[in-house]
Amino acid sequence: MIDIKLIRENKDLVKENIRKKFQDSKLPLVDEIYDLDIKYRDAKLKGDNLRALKNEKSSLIGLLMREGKKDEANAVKEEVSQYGNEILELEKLEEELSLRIKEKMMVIPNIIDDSVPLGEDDSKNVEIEKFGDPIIPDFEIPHHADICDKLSGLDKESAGRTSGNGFYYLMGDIARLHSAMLSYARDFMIDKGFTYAIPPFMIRSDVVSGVMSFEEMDAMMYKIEGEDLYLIGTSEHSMIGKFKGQIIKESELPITMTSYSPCFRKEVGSHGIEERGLYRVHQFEKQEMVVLCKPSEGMDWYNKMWQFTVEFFRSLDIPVRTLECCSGDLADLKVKSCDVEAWSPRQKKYFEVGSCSILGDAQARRLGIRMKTDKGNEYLTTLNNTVLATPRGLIAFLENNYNEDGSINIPKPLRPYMGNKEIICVK
RNA sequence: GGAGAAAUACCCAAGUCUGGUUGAAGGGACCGGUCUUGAAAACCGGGAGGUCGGAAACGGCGCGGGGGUUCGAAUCCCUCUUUCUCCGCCA
Repeated sequence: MIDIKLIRENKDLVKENIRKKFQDSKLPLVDEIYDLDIKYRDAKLKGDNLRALKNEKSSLIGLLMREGKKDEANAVKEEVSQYGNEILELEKLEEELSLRIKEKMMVIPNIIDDSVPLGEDDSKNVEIEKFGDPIIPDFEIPHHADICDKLSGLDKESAGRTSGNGFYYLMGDIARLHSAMLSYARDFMIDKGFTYAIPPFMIRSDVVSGVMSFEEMDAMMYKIEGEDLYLIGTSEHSMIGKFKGQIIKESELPITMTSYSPCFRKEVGSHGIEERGLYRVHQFEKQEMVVLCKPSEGMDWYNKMWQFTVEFFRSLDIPVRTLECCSGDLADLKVKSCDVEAWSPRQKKYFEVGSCSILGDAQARRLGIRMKTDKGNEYLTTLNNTVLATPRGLIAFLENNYNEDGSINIPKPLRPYMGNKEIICVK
């Protein structure tokens, strides 16, 4: 959610931003909000004045009562009670107007950073930089599902029976590898100075609507029947929600956290779940980084954060590249975002394993997360980035550490988490 | 799940029984000073409070959230949430 003052003072900027995001259908909203806001402020002013009058008279009654002038007090009482209806009506109007404004404001996209490349959809995303050589081995890399099968590491058939499509059993060394990667990711971020956190895996609807847009909510979140609870789609949801309504001391910033959680996603939408293997599933696990900082430090953190992910994957001998999200592909709450993509030697292309985003004050504004400054309270900047989401990270790992005989190399940093094994062999 | 207690500003905390000069005592933190090589401590002094509208003056809202009673609610009533204590149950 952007500051409504921006619409009051600079409608054109807001409209220009909507155009940049190819959401022209939202353009009329800006003028609608502008007009509603004028009406709202007018109603508020009238209401405020009337309430002031009421307050004044009411305290007069108190005064008269104390002096024992009961008759005079009663006369004033009579007078004040006549304001009641008018105030009630104005309040109804105020409430209705502010609700309509909020509804519209919620779908106005955040102002994107100047550096974001313009483009309508993900085909216009821009490669920024490659890290490591995208090696194409002289033997064929099997599909990760086949690699897992050879190692008796994946059972989707059983998962289909217990839970349906989009679920999986990981078994044996593959399951261990999955956990080992997460543990390594956790320690990797702890070594970077981040605070490890395990958050609630379910959150209330008011938190959900604070951290994501409505479209995202419908397409992603599983709702618990009969309760006001949703399964989190990422620990970012709980980690940002943690600060709902908080005023944070400037001296405590930046807050840098690395959280672990399982993630649940309905994956309703264009891609669907109809895909072989573990690339798109309803349930995965993720080590995340979440940062809350002063607005002025946001971009520095953004750049640090995606670099951490690059460093992490490179330490596991996985080539990666960064891909900048273009304006049309950027979620409404985001100011700027880039994907970290891992090299797939099987498909001979890169695929998404993580996403780094700076949200400006959008989440902070929705949830009321502020810091105290000399000049008053200021909304914080929030950022989030994937360290490792797996099984997707596991896919990248398996393909890039695969040997022709079906065995998997374990790079050095991961060995302590794998019982010091250097290689996983087919039995 | 049952029974109690509690929620007041950045933090702690008075006020709630007995509704009205309570934007809300008192601390702490904060800012200025004395002392000190510097800091801490101690002492002296200080104003500000969240949010919305307004250029400002000022005004509205606001004492966990929502609703109600009343001319008037931190204070009375209902409801929800959270925390703590006890009991029950259970990884």
